[in-house]
Amino acid sequence: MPTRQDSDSFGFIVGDISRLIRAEMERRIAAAGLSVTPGEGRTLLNIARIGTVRQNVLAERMGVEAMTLSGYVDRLEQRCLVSRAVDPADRRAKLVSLTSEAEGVVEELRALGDSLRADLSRTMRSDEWDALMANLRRIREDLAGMKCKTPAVVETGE
Amino acid sequence: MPTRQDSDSFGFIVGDISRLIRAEMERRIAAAGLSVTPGEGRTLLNIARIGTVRQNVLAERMGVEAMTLSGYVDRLEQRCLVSRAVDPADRRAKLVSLTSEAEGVVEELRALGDSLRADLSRTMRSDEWDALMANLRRIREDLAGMKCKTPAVVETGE
DNA sequence: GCTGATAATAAGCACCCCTTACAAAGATGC
DNA sequence: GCATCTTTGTAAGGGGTGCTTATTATCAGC
Repeated sequence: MPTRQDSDSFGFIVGDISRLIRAEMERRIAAAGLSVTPGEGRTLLNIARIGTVRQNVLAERMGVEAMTLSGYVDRLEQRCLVSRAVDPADRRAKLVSLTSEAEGVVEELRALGDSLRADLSRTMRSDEWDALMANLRRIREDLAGMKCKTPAVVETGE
Repeated sequence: MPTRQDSDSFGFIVGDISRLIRAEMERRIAAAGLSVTPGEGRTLLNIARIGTVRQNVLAERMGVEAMTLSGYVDRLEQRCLVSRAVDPADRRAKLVSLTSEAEGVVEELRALGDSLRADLSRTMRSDEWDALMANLRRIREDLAGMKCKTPAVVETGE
């Protein structure tokens, strides 16, 4: 079995990668003339995938608390990238959708993400990459299960 | 080739995993009666690995700026888990070491990390895990190279 | 001795979260 | 119909993880 250092290493490596990806994406986003924070970007991409959605559902999909999501949506709404509307089926709830202005931004974010992914998988065979992704997804699922939250978290970003 | 969704997915997945690991470790750390933040924990484990070290070297190893590291060390010093001493070879520099009190904390952190790693790799064969780790390490190296920093970042946590 | 670089820290800030609390709306049971 | 509990989104407040610019003291090289 791996030495005990592996216990540090997985968490450290994933943390490092996460931080480095974030920094790299921020650089590419800035270079592309966008000014979207990572959280906002994530929110946009998730709405793009899901379509018009309630805030609470979106928060759950993204694995963050309602308050956190509300802050992201606030800032995106101010930038006219998303719009909020009361859900006619339940007046407590708000529906969030992308504006037409957001479409270009979303496309750019996707392209940047594509580019980075291509850079990172450049030296890997397709099946290797698929295995890596499958393993990471399972690990994420395991971790989400530890939290005893609903499995909706598993589907975040997919 | 993978669909464009993969570009979102890798970054998202790693980010999710990073966040979930952090949350899970915080839960386990709190349950163990420790009260160490992730950054502080990382700092302790890195010092434990490296031994007495200059702050600037430690910061570089951990992939953070000097100021960030200084803050971590401040808090750990206040908790009597690390001690600072002027480096006799260069009075600008400070050497940081673990105190004897930190030893138990470090052991606990390692045990918690071991436990989590075991939980996560439970369903994977050893060679699968090794392949995953090797791929993640290479990806981290690629990302670090994009940043055009010194390769010392590659060695962080190892 | 002078110049440029380095190490650590002060000050300030952004971002990403979270918690507690609350008001409005909805669901449920009697 | 009413009381009670739950849900949704937000106000207020705060912690952690970073970073940048600036500064001081020290060091290295010429």
